[in-house]
Amino acid sequence: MAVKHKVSRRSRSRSVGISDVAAAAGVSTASVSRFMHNPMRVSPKLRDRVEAAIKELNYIPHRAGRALASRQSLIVGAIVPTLDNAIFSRQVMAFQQNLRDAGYTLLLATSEYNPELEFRQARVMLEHGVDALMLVGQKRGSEFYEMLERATIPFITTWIYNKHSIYPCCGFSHETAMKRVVDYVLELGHRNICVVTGFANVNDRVAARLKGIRKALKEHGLELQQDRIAYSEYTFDAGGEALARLLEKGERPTAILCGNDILAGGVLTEARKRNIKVPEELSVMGFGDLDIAAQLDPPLSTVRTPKAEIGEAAATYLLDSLAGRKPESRIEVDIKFCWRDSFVRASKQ
Amino acid sequence: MAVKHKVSRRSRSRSVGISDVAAAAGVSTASVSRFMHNPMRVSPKLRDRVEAAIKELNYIPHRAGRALASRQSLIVGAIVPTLDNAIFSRQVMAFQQNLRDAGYTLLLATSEYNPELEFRQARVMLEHGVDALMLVGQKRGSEFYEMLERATIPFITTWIYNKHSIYPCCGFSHETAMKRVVDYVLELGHRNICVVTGFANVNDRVAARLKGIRKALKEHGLELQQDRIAYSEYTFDAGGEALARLLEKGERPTAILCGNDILAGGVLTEARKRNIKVPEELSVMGFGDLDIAAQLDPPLSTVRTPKAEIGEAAATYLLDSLAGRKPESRIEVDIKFCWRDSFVRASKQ
DNA sequence: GTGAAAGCGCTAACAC
DNA sequence: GTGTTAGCGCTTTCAC
Repeated sequence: MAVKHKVSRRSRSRSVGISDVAAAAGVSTASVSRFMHNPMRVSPKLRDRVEAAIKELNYIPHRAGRALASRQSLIVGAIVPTLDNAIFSRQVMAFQQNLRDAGYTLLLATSEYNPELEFRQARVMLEHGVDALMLVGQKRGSEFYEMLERATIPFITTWIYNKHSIYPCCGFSHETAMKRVVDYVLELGHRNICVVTGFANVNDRVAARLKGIRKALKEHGLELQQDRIAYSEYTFDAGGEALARLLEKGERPTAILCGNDILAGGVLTEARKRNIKVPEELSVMGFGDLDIAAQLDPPLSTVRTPKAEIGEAAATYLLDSLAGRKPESRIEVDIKFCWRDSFVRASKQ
Repeated sequence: MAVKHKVSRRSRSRSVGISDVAAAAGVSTASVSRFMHNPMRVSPKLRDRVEAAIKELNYIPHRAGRALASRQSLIVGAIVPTLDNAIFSRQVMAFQQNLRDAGYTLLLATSEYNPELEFRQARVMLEHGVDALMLVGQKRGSEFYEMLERATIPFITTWIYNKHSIYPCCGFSHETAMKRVVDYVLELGHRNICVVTGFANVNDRVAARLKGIRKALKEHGLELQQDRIAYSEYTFDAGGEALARLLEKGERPTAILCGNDILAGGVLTEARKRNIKVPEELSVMGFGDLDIAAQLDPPLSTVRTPKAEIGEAAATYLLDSLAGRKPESRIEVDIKFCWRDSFVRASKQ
């Protein structure tokens, strides 16, 4: 007598729908629909009756029906690598706030820096009929972009800027940013430079930063040897370990450039542990300017990136596109170099 | 000849639907639907043809249709106060990952600690037909819970635990946590204690923590005067300012208990600025154990809260409910006290 | 195992 | 200004 105790199809007991409201108010569903979208489009008396019926019945319109009929879901999707990194959580938050103010809701997924996962999630979002989509970075297979194109919804890639980008983008040039950083670092007299960075293979921003670093060095006849780079996860501990590996491998650098502030924080802690004075013996640079950067000891030099602004600009672009306006689709945001105590002129060596 | 250049109703040019696939494969839509949900329920030859047709046409099923017909959206909602606080972003991330692995997608909104905004967003989520909902805290008007009840979807409140909670919850007792902290702090000889906290009126966790503090003090015949409390936003700077206000108002405390680690970080920085030695002259305690806590100078004593675990447990509870199982609905998670360098025995005074 | 057909809740022409 | 009606894309009985 095995009872089939399967999924309890929540029967939602025939919830109240637009026709119930229409009946209660003695009008047509069309009028209820009109009232919902613009109360001014129906006569005052009808308006009152519908309003009363809605309140009376606790009517909550079902957007799946609306989506089907009107061909817009009022949902916008976003896929970011992780929320564990404050740059993305801030971006997402600003994005969501702007969407919400325009009547849209956010469908959110994380890719965990996994291209396949990102693809699958994007597909699911299209199935859900998102009206638009925000992505991070541009490095992905052509099937991905083809899928997007077929869906004919506006989308935007973030944390990337390139005047000649094939796709809409909103961000800044990581390459230029690091080029400028290194130009200055060289000016400060540093010649022995190490890099602690995330993994470049899955992250085009990382790759671009490395490119900028190499470019600046090259202009000075220098090169970034492989053993001067430590790849690392984005955690404090991993940052510290990266420094340890670097120190084992060769001569102690006078400057370390980190892929983000977390990594730099780890480097700072590890340096302290090893009794290496920052900045006297070692200058450290972060990237991102998280809130903690200024709180670290010593306060961290870093590159300020406008996280919320990117989220907001992305939302604005998508919203404008959705509204039929033709917004500028290559959006550059400003970054700022924050020179704090952790980075100084190279000591005479 | 004023052209009405209104919203470009993205005509989505009659995208390919299930009937197109059915036609291409020479089968009924029912069979395509069966294939989509469980390929083993159709014959091998039919299976191949449908599969081919789907690939051929790049068919992407439209979940709004499915939602309407099957009465489940496969969407779960979450409303958190903010993503700017790492405790919530971690929780949300873990929540989302668990949902995703079960085939659900996350609809996310932030309330910005604004009850009205939270209510509106919850309503929108119900309109979108979320199958379940995750919330933070329990303090909200009865209309809110009535609305939820009417929707007859499972929901859970997080960061709260109470054996006798009326609603499903997942978290720990903030009151007990701080009671225990203060018990120990008193044991360490501190008598002059100040509190830097978030705003209690909109946040039941803050209120519970204060209650716990007062309870412990009372048992020792002590009281927490109003001028020993500084209410503050959750930013480093505001934390520092809170300390400044406290110091202006009265005798310098030997210990400061902070509502979270960010606040504590601000206190640490402000203390350094004022040349107050931590922990020799002032002991500081955080709450939450963010990753930065251990990196601060000195390393911060704090209470470790299992952020990801709460997100995961919430997801598991909702998923189990959705699957018709009857999971335990009052879930307590463990916290841990982390005593690091920022907090020591009260110096003989 | 498979197909026909009746909706799910809503919007959008179109007619009045 | 208001109602009628034909779908939107899918699932799900119910026959066969």
